[in-house]
Amino acid sequence: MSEPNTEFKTQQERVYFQLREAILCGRFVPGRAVTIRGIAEMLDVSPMPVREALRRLTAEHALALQDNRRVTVPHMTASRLEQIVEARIALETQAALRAMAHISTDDLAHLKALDDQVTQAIEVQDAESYIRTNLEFHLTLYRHGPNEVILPLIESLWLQSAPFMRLVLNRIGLGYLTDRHVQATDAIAARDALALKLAIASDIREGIGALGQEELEVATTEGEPI
Amino acid sequence: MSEPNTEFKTQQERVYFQLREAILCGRFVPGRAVTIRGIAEMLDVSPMPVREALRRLTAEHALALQDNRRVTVPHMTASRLEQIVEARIALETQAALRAMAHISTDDLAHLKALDDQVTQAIEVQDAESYIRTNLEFHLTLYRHGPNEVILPLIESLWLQSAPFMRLVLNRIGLGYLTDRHVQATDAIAARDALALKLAIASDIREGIGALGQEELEVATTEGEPI
DNA sequence: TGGGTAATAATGTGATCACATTATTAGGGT
DNA sequence: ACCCTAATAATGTGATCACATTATTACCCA
Repeated sequence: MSEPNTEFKTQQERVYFQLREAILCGRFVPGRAVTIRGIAEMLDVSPMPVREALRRLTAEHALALQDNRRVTVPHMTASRLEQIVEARIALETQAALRAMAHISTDDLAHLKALDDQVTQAIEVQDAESYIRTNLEFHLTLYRHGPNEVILPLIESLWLQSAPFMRLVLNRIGLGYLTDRHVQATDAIAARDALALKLAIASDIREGIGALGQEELEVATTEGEPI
Repeated sequence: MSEPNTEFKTQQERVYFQLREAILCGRFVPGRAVTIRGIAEMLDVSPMPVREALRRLTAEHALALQDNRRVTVPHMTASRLEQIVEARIALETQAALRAMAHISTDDLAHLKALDDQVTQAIEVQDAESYIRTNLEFHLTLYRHGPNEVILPLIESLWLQSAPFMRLVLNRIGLGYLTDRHVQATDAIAARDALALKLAIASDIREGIGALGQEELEVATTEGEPI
């Protein structure tokens, strides 16, 4: 038997992670139509694995089902953005606190290295790299704790915000971003729960939470029409 | 053309909601194997809609995928229970606060009527009815606000806890339950955000949050073996 | 030239089959 | 009586086809 791929047991799983990665990096613009046959052709697989992958991504609200049963990348709204920010703060601060006690000095060094990548992405104004490394920092942190229930919820929220985030960063640049990650790693080193909670909350608030009406308008005009 | 069902546009949707309802009522015991062909035969449909429905429920973590790709109703663990309680408190208090301003006196009367059903279910010791009406009270409350992002997260958490909850209630009865819903409706009537937040948090803490090690042991012995 | 209509294409859903993998059962040897 | 093994059954995945619905295009008439 040949070995088509080592990482994934099934094709639908491979397709799922490929699409997930594309969405998380913001390579799919809000409003974009996502069809089974279209993706199948793009990834050179039969429609079946794509159908299953899209069902899963839709259930995670990374994609949205229209009335006509067609799948699209959802547009951002003020209400959705508000909820994403609030929910991310609530869930990610909890996940961070549950992780803190389990983080060794080696783990901490790794987190700092990840943060360096984030800083570098900001310096060179690479929006895609910033989104990806920033996510990696957060998820790596949370994965150190027993967060198997909370993590999928957090990931769903990132999936929902990534296409919008990418669109905005492309437009207004990465200059407005501040770095609260150092504050977070310092808090972890000091085992200071309150400081960590504040650092995570500030990071979210000053990142995606700082975006408002103007950015929403940019996103709706730049994305695919409704 | 005949009209097979008025509520749902597709068969997979009908199957999804049927299974969802069964899970939410706790009719599926933790550890139970859920097979495509088995459900298809049970609901008298072809395997295809079942496959799609299971994919969706798995993505929502109502069901779990084993290493061998088979689907089961997941077992509860202490860690999972902790996270569910914490996340529910964080998300549901937010959803309630976002809903409060939009609740009219008629809406409030409706909520009180729903709470009466909950109270009655407790009185007659009907576990399934309690679980269902209690969920209905909470969701009806949250749906009054702009919670389209938060609500699916909350529903996922209920789906994850329902089979365990049912098992425990069957064993230890509904006697331990307290009613914090009146406190919640009173807070809404008074537009008292802090009181509402406390009522919701207490309701969760004194409901599923009060269950500990003994109940987890009951659940693991009563459910299907791992 | 503009708008409504018919023809055409594209899309999601569902059914069925084949196949590889895994679980279960049956049987035999010690 | 117990464990290992072979035979059998069950299961998920993927492919392909048919079909109804919906979107898009083309066309003709005013």
